[in-house]
Amino acid sequence: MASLAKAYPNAHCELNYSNPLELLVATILSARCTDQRVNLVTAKLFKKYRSAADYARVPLPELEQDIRTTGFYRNKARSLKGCGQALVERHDGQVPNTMEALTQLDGVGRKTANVVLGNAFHLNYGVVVDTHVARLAQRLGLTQEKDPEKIEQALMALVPQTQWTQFSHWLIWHGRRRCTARKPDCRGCELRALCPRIGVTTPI
DNA sequence: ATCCCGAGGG
DNA sequence: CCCTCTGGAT
Repeated sequence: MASLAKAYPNAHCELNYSNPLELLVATILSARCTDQRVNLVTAKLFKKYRSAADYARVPLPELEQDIRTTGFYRNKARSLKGCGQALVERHDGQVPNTMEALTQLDGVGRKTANVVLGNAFHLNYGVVVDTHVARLAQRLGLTQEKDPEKIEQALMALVPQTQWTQFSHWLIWHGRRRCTARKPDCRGCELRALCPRIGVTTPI
């Protein structure tokens, strides 16, 4: 973990947002999509949609077109509109700050909820297990589990609670920059010394 | 287990 | 062409 801290001292959430609602929306859009593309879409989106009520009242086809290039746009549009309606009806238009309330929102699972709790509310409720964290936890031999929730349990047991959110960012940054899915750069990897794959399944 | 879905890299 | 990108619902 010290190696990661040294390699990525400035690791942080790379989605652009200025309030909890914007982070919730950006994170829902980020499913199977690069954060760079999400930021491209939200740059326009957040000027048009400024409150939960704006998502609640927009016609679905219009919202679909506004987010189309993030992929899965029909599902995501339904989720965003459903979230907007739920926030207006049950949460006074505000984004809730508990796992229970967040995961009841349309299209919000533990991963998305942990992103919102950890970054918008600065609560270390859990570890964000996305595609990068899951892949790196496997490669680094931190767990053999494949189910995201079990991976999260394993990582929470390994890392002090005060670092859960930061630890997620370290793995995500490392996964994007070095330990990529298709072609990991093992030569320049900061974690060579402690990676079980070096010299085994991955040469050089 | 399968579906949703566009965009970019190799 | 195939795989991957800060997943979640059925």
